[in-house]
Amino acid sequence: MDTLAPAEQRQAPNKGRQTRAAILDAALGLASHMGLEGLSIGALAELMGMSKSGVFAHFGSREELQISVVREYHARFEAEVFQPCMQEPRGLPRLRALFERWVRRVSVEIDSGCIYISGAVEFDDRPGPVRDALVEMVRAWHQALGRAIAMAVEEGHLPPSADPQQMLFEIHGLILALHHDARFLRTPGAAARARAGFERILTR
Amino acid sequence: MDTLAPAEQRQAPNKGRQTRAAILDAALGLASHMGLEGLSIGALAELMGMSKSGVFAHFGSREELQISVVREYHARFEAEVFQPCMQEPRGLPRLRALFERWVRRVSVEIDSGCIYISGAVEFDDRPGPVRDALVEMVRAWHQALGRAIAMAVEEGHLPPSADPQQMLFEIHGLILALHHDARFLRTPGAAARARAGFERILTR
DNA sequence: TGCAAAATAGCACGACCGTTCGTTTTTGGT
DNA sequence: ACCAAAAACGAACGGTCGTGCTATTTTGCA
Repeated sequence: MDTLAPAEQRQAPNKGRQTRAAILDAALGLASHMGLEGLSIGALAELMGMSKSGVFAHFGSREELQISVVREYHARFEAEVFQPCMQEPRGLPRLRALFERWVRRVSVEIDSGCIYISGAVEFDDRPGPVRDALVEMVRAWHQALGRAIAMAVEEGHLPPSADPQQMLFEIHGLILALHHDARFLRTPGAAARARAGFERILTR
Repeated sequence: MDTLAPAEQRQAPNKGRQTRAAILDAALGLASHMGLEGLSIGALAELMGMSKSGVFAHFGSREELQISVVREYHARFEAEVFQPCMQEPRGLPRLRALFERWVRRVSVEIDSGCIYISGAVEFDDRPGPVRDALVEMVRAWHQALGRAIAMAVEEGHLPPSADPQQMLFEIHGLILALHHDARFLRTPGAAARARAGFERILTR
């Protein structure tokens, strides 16, 4: 047809990217249930209806697959939780929005599992690139949340005596307790408890 | 020798109990690092300097080994955290002691891992006897803590408006955040943050 | 000291794992 | 329609896993 992009777009690995994305999508679902360690190429291939070596070729190693899953989860988490809140006014409204979306995400994940949390437990004393990737992603998210809290202090929505790092620690604890009670103990009303705890942290 | 216990104590499986206890001790250490799912009979046998089948015979199945590890961990946790606090006066002193020992335990476990926490993540959507045993142990511990909080209300150490279940949720969150930050992120001062959060929960 | 029972070893099995390699199919631009 | 490159396949390898068997050793009381 017309001469669109005459010099660039040299190679045409179009199908490749598509199936890689499809595999990654399936891998994310699988890792959510079985954990990053439980994620096996054989099971993934069967789920995709293709051969083990076909799946394998897209990543080169299992470790690279795991890292890709971590990165993909991070991208989705950022798009679903972080970015939409950036259009909220900075300060308390943005902080509230971040927490609410975080809670909603963990609550939705009652039957799909948060890879940040399960990965943290699986790789807390297993050094290597997968752990490094996980730590990097979680640190980035914590820093983003810490900045949001600090902004709420700067805007005067929280008293200057507030300790952003301490608040971050406690808020994170609420999310972890929510994840634990909802997914493991199957206690009803865990989300409400997390929200109540959050309000109590704000009105110290 | 003399006729001690003439009818009972028929069989003499003394060595058996000893090695079983030794295996269980090694298994606990191994499971703390690799998780209950990462606990393998082969690695356990090598660690013990005996054959796989020799280890295997003591438990009959891997699942039974895992359950035994969970029970053993529970017994140690109870002996180290719960029972010593029962001689503290009921109410706030006992509650404080329970939390402090809990924090200390999780802090000490920085390089050994809490099986309650790792097990909760590993088995949150993996039904079966191991999950059932884990849930039972964690529930028992939560109930014990809930009673301690309720007592503090009854004794007038906490205002009657205090919600024991909500406090339990938040306290548990502090421990989970401590475990996460200390073991996974390796953030220093996590124990101090947990203690500060605890004080803030008491003085609402 | 002897002897039954308990404890441990040794071996093999089927299953699944990640990975490699050579072949075959599919893709997409010319 | 052709053809090189990309993608997917299929079989095999070495490894570890849990688990059954059958021997062999060890234990502890008579």
